[in-house]
Amino acid sequence: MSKKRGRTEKGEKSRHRLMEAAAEEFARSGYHATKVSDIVKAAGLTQAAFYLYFPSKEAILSELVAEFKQQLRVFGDSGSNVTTLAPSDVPAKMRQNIEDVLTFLLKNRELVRVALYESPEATVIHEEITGLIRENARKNWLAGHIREGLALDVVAECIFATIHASAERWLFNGEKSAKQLASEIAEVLQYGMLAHRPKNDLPKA
Amino acid sequence: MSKKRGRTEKGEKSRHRLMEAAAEEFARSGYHATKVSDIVKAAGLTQAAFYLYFPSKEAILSELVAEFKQQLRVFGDSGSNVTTLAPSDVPAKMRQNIEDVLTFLLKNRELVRVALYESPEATVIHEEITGLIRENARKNWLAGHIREGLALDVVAECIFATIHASAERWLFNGEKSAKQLASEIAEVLQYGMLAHRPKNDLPKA
Amino acid sequence: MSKKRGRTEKGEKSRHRLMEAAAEEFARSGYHATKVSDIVKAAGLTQAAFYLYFPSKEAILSELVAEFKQQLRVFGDSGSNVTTLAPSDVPAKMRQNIEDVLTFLLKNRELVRVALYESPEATVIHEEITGLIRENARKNWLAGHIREGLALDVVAECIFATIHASAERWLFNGEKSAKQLASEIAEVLQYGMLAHRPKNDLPKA
Amino acid sequence: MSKKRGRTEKGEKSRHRLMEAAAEEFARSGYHATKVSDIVKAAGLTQAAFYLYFPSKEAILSELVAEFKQQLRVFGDSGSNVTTLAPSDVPAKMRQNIEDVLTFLLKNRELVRVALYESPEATVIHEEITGLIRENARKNWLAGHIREGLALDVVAECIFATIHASAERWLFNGEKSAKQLASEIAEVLQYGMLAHRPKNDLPKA
DNA sequence: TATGAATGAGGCTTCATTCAT
DNA sequence: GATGAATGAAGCCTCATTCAT
Repeated sequence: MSKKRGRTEKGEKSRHRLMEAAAEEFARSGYHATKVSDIVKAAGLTQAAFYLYFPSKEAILSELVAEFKQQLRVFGDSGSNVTTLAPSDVPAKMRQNIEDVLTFLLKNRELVRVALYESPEATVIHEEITGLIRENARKNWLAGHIREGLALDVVAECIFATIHASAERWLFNGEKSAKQLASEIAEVLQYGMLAHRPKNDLPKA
Repeated sequence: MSKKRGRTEKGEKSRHRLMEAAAEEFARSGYHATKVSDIVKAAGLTQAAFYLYFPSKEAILSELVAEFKQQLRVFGDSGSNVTTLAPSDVPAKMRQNIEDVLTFLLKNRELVRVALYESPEATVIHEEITGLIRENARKNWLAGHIREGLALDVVAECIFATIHASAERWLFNGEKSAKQLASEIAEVLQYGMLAHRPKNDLPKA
Repeated sequence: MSKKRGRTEKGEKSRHRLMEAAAEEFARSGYHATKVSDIVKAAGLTQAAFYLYFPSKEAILSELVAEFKQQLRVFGDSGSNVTTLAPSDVPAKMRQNIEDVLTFLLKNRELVRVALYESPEATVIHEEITGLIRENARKNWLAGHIREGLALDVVAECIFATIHASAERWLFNGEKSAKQLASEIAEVLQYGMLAHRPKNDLPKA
Repeated sequence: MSKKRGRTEKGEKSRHRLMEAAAEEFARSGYHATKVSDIVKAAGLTQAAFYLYFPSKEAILSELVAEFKQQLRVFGDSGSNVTTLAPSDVPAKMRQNIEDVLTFLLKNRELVRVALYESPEATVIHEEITGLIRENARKNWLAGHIREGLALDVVAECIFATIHASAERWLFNGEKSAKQLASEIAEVLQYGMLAHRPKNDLPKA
């Protein structure tokens, strides 16, 4: 197979290095504070080379966000159907889900920060993510796994906010493992904080 | 009454307008994307006037953050002692606390964004806030109001992340009231999401 | 005597303080590097007050230069006639002249720097001064006190350059007194540096 | 031959043009009065290009001063040993030395002005130069070429001040040639100004 | 594909000067 | 006579982007 005009292997590699470098720099310092010169320095190229692969600084941001959305879609599709779950399996399943999200965030930590903090679409993306979670929650609710009387949108926000904040705080810097953190988060989210509960709040028969 | 040497009322007013304008612009567009010219335009002054009151763009950011920290301290000090609470009063009290935080965030929405997103101290401030909450949680735990087996730091992160995210999503744009939102959040956080709970998870005698 | 309208005593004092401050600052840091704010700070006034007395920063420089020229005129007029001097008195007289110039420079050190380094007229002033010296030298030459075969303009430049440079180096910082320095300079200028002189260079009969 | 990494010839040329332009502008108008825009205009470049080669306006001043110091060192090293000179050759040698200095100043007239008037190190440089001259004078003194009883530091100051002032006045504008000026200066410095000399001041036997 | 050189546009900051009291 | 507040006009420097090789 002869080298087709256009995409050569070397070029692809350079392009890739630029993407990685940009993700890292944007994540660390933010989009505006990151200079094109920072990116190319980190990628071991010159500024002119940057414009061989991206029409502008904004464009590489868009691509990073697009890549994140792609990853997100892949991850979202891997979601299982919860309908057939036995109630007793629900907690473990949920804990596992949390761990999966944490693992996803860890693997895409730079992209996450870029997409959620630096992108103009940040709000939309946030809503996409919580939307996914809310849908999952709704399915679980339909399956009777989730209590009545909860605002599902708030539930979704609560789940994601907690996971995300915890990841930023303990996962990305290695202070806690995904497994450990998932357990702790699940424990809180599943049964809440209060020690005492009203008389009539007995387990459903 | 008598005009003393030094700062006059007009000057204080200008300075204040600049602070407000900066808070708004920083909150809306971020520190780097905000130009000094934007700030002064919003404040109805010229660029040179800005430097009458602040030595640099960075300095006004610092002052905004300092102001936020001050507000935070005031708010934190207003925290009540929970020790003497009867178990049955805990949920209402907690709901009220959440509402208070939401109200605080609403009143300081620009400062919050500046302090948590735009400041170099963002991480520290975040930890200060969750630290306050964790301490409060610990007191409640000692008083027996909070379940055993929870990681209190995760609990604190969960509480603040949920409140903060919800505020950004529904409070600041008026879609939900602080009262309403507080109820919904409290409902989730207090008893968790799961409909069923393990056999042995009975209310403590 | 009633206070006439216009020049009040207080005003004159302020004006004077500004002149002094400006001279000092200009001398220390140069005209361009000196800010109006520096001057008024040193004078204990506000910037607006500056413009009560001087129409511009340039104007105060001009006034300082004018003042220097005035002092120079006064000093120049005090020059004596050398014609009647006995040859044996010439060296002492010359030494005294040098000391007088040094004393003058010391008393007007700030003005000197301003006039010679910072003024647009610097060149002209320099030439005025060396012109005075050259005239004096010419008189001495006519009186037979000065050797034949010297370029009097070079002599004048030599005298002033030496005095001026020495003043900057040892007089203004107190390392040498005017008297001491005058002796050392006179010794060099009067008989030159060389130890040996050509055979035919005998004292004129 | 082969294009290596790093600085190319074109770049070096631009950088050089900037240095020259800066020297000229600084010499003409002084450091503070010279705008970066003036320099680049004179160099035929844009303002941004300036910062490709120098990190700041101050930096190019430093470089110019450094270059002057380098030239000075080269010039200083070319100084000859005077010890073996016959007394009768001393005057001619000294005249030649003066001419050499004048030629050096003429060739570096811009750098001289920058280094002696515009640099923060001006005083130090001045002392370096007079220091060189004083050392030379001391050697001559040890060799018996210079009269007893002279203050050698004053002698050095006298020599340099005279040469420098004369250069500014007649050499740089072409009114006198280095050769001519050197003669006139030497004549003054070697045997002094006075026509008559004390009885006992006879040529050493 | 990649480079070193160069640029245009614009941001931050300074400073002499004026205004209103 | 003096002040605090305010301004217009720059000047320095940065940075995304383009050019020529």
